[in-house]
Amino acid sequence: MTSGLRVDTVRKEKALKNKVAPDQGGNITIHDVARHAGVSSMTVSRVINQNVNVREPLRERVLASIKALNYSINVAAQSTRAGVGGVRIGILYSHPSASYLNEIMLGGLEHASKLGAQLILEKCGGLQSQKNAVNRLVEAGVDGVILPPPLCDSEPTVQMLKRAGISVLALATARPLPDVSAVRIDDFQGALALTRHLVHLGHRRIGFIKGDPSHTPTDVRYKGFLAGLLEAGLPLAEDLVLQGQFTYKSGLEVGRDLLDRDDRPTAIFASNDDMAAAVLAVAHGMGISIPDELSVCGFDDTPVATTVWPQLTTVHQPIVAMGRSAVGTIHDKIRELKQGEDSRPTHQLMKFMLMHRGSTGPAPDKRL
Amino acid sequence: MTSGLRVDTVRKEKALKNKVAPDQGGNITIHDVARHAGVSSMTVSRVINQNVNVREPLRERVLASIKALNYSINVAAQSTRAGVGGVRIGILYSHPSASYLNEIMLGGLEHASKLGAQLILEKCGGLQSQKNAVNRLVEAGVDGVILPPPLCDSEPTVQMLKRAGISVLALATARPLPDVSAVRIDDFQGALALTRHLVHLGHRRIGFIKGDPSHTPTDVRYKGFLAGLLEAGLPLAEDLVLQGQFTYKSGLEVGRDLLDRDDRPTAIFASNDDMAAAVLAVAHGMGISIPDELSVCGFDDTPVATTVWPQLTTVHQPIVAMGRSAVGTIHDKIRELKQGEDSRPTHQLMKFMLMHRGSTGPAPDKRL
DNA sequence: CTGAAAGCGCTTACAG
DNA sequence: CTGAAAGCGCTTACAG
Repeated sequence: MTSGLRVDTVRKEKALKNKVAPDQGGNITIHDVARHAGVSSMTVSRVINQNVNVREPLRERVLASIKALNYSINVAAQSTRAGVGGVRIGILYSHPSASYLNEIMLGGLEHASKLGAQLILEKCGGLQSQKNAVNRLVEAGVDGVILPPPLCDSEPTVQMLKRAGISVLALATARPLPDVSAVRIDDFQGALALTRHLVHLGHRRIGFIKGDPSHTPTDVRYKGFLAGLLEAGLPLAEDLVLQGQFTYKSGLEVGRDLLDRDDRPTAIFASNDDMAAAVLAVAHGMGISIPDELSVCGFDDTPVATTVWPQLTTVHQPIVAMGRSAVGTIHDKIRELKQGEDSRPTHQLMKFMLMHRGSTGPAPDKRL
Repeated sequence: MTSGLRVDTVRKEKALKNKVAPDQGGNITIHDVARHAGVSSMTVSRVINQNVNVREPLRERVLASIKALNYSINVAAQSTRAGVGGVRIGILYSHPSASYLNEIMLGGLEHASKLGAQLILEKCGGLQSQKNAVNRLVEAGVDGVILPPPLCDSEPTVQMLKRAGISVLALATARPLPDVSAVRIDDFQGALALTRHLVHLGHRRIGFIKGDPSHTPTDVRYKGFLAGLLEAGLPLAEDLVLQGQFTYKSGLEVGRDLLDRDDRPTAIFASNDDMAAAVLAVAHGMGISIPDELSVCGFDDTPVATTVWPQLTTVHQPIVAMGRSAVGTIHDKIRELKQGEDSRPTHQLMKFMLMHRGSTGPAPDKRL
């Protein structure tokens, strides 16, 4: 017993020495900060957790000590506390090859590890497999689930999850439901901005390639395009609007159709980058020079947008940040619920950015 | 005091009831398993951690209870224990746009969260910025650092990290150093397999596009190609070997050069997918039909390989799995070191896979 | 508004 | 080979 105590004392002294050493980053605990600031660990904890019940002078003293000791919280220990920690968040996806999925998960995983939450990835295919996937998530004990496209718009999936008492967040949907949290960009405004950009460059005949009709952004982006034409007083040439599927292959086919005409458009607005990249390939093949003879733009700013040449003018969707934000939002919801507060759905609109790159330029007849 | 005890008892009973409820997944603790199996928690812990010192009958009893209760370990609590937990792993990268980077991080982040380790991402540019990045990682208290390409082959970076006492792992290098751990595929065998595939399809005149000369895989893949020719008794046509840069743009230029000849090759082996995709675009533009008139293959199987059409025949590098494995390997190293054992560098060779897709087919003169 | 006590789920010594 | 005790760093009640 006594020897045990002695050993502990020795160990503690060692630890204290280490805490002073600058190369021992990350070993400072809440108690070291407390000692340094001359308060209790509880007060430090309260300051860290932005609890209101700390007097200003004390709070400042603690904050200063935190800075002085270069303290950073140990999320693992924080998560240990029952009720608080143990937050499990699922991501249920159905289209694993989509390039945005990686980025969503990247942002999500990164933020989850910061929050000390556990992220569980689950894949599903058809409707039956969706049921199974939801069951697996329930069994895994998830408190909330993030739904990337196209599942974000699947009524049955959302309902199944809600019935199981699981918080749901729709990611990158273009049609947020009032009773389901969502993180997204404004697809309408994005498409409008892109259309304005083309109009501003002098384009009058603009081809448009729609996306997969079952995805909500498809229609909303098209509406944004129409609004842009209307605003500029341009007529809608219906023969210049073609149906694509968001795939490279559909872009190839539709692009060929659009460019293989005597009165071909001077610009093509594809509803996503994959289709725009395909249009670029078709143009290359026909010897049409970009952007001198044809402007092309996409949507999303996925990796392919900067892989092709010239790089695509497109609307940047901050996908990694959206993944992060989705995890943060649903994590908050879960904590609120666990603490017995009731929680209203949150709708977060992220900022998109118009990326003006090499694939668009002045309309041919406007050039010198 | 007494009331406190009573409350605790009540809470405990509630918790126990919950554990029985099937919808309360993930709340089962090591103690529940211990009770169920009629052993101590320590024994359960030992079984979980694959400790040898447990008799077979006991181990089996515990394993059965784990299964029966659907127990899964609480990583957060595990990480709390000093020495064991608190493992911090850095990923130092210099080429954020590379499409494989996302996937490396995806695998790494996922596995790190399973292990309860903390992953810290750090970006750097030139050599000076590398020094700063290394310093930031040291200050963050990382125990090990994973180096994706092209940093995996940077002598100065490796040396800086080693001098700081940090474990290093080179990811996807083609020239592993004996004293640095590495996770990689065999680039030579991959290129050889691809070349055999083309030879097998009857191709005799095969163009080759090299990658960025400063990356180690560039030369190794070329050597694999040469070995394939040699093995088939084919002469090396030096005019069919051109220098690329691993970029789409370089593929565009070099591809045009290769295809704009009277005696153009019947197949082109590009050293990565981006360049192969560019060759595809050039061919589309020249009206060369793929794979009927020209076979094209890439390397890596990045997302672009399945975005373009026809999809690329390529060598699949299991990048996500490599990210996972890198984190697992360096995590083991760190634990060994922390426990005072000495740790030799590990060299892990992952399996590549030849993905035979639409962009390659029989040589034109071999067709019916 | 502040703090002393007890506990989260796990593991490291320590004792059999 | 197995277990009882103590502790990891933090937070939730509970008492001032």
